[in-house]
Amino acid sequence: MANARPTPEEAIAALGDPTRRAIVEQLRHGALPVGELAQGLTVSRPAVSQHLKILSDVGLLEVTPRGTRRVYALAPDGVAALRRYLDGLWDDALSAFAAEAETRASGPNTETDS
Amino acid sequence: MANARPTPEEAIAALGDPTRRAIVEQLRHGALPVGELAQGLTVSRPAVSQHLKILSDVGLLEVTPRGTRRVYALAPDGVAALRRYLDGLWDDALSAFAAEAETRASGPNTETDS
DNA sequence: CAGAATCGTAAGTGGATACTTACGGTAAGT
DNA sequence: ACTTACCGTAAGTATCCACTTACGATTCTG
Repeated sequence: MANARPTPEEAIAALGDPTRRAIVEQLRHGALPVGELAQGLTVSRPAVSQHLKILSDVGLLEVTPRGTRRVYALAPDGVAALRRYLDGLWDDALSAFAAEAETRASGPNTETDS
Repeated sequence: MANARPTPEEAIAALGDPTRRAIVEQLRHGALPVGELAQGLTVSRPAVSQHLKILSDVGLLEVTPRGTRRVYALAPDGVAALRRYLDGLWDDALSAFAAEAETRASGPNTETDS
């Protein structure tokens, strides 16, 4: 059950690991089977498999069995969910920033300090 | 030296921790001093301070000393950098996805398998 | 000038997790 | 049918890191 509507938070947590970010970086330019993926990294192939499972579980990767090898690719949906999550953060941050600036400019008297 | 041009990857790694994401979520609605920030969380105040340092080091937060207390707020620049990074990922993922689909549709004969 | 309030840092510990080796399972080739 | 290639999983270990308590520094208050 890798498709249980993973949350963007889980995706971010998954990207917290450097090796997993390296995997994602390799897949930017196109899909790759596990073996070639492992060659471009500094860890063993089983380790790569474990990371691939985690990344798939959070909806960032998709698998396509091709003969005996399994080809992994970035999942546009997962990346899009991440982007939307950060967009929300972005909007709120800008609003809060604007409100803060306004408070410091016009009405810092409500909180009489100094 | 909290402003050594932190990479978006470092920011993502920082957001890998649940407590730090909770901190960011709290700051969505506006800036807060350390004490109030810690009240809304389940960990001790020193723990919050440590997380705040990490988030500041990766460029996601900004500090504003206000008397004896230090007010933390989301740094629009850091959030923007993250967004740009994910936008790039998104674009590449789409390109790779399109290229993959095209290969499977028109020219899967270059790699004569089966 | 005390006293209190707010915060960062140091040191130490427990728990999570990324890694390795070993193994089993499936698909292609001869 | 046997061999080879490619991959996922199991088990075990070592490392990293998030947390707590204790302490010192700085700034407002009476």
